[in-house]
Amino acid sequence: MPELPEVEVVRAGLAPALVGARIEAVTVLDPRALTRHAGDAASFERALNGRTVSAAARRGKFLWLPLEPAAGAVGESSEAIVGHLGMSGQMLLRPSGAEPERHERIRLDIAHPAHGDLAVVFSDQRTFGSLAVDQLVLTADGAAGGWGTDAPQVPSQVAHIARDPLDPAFSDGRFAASVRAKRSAVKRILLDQTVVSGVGNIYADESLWAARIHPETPGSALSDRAVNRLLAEVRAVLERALAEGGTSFDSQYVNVNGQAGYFAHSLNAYGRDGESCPRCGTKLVRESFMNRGSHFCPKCQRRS
DNA sequence: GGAATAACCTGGATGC
DNA sequence: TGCATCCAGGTTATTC
Repeated sequence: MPELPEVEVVRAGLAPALVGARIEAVTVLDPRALTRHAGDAASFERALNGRTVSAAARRGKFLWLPLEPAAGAVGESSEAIVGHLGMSGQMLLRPSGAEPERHERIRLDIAHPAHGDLAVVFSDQRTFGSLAVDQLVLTADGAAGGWGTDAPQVPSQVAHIARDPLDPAFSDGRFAASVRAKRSAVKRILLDQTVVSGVGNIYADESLWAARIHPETPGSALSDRAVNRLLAEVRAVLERALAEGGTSFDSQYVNVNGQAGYFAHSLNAYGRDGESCPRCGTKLVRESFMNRGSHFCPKCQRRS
């Protein structure tokens, strides 16, 4: 599933082809892919036709593509295409005129001064992902909005999302204070994108396993040392996954060229229930938690 | 206001 | 073989 490493791989893959490209045509094949867009498909198409992409940015699992001012507009543009891949969304770069993908929802035909004509295809099996045209707003802390941009701006619908742990402006102290102020299970806190962004079910399980913390430990029961250890493991897991191109299951996640990542082979806990813990040899278990699976070692990660 | 839960959605896997 | 059911999980609206 697309979490921070997967979305970052997509952002980095899109940037060279999209930054500086002009949008020549927009085709919305399924309006359900516009659930985050305030208007209809026609307004989405009108807002993008003829616009030029100025950057490819990301915060947590959200991507956005700031746009240069529309022809005839006065002053700086404050609009961007904002996207979320949901559970099965893909952003694919294809040759211009390529055959439609099986779950293609939206296609942008672009012209890049160096790379020529290309198609940007938003494909999504489960339709939890979506694109939108959104207004950019100033960041609350004045720092850059996220990876891939120096501008202190984020789309309005991303403003409530916390910075991710790989963001230079992420505050370790604020994160620790938030965790320790909550009685909720620490895994629930890790999945709360207003506390820390970019972490989903896979990397939450992996980080908690690495930090030897039971997923249902209340945040308020963790010591400062434990919270710092957990944050360090979150960062380490995300960085390793990023280096390996992300985690792919059943082709649910691929990069812009349709290639899978390799981190699934490096998982220690997620999806390995019934197998031996790589650390102590105890059989890993899976429990239902928040309508999803929670994978952990009952010996290394004792319930407190 | 914080915390927990339901709903959204599709296709692969599984069971009968 | 074909049909029904279960399962995966990110975000948000709703409920407690």
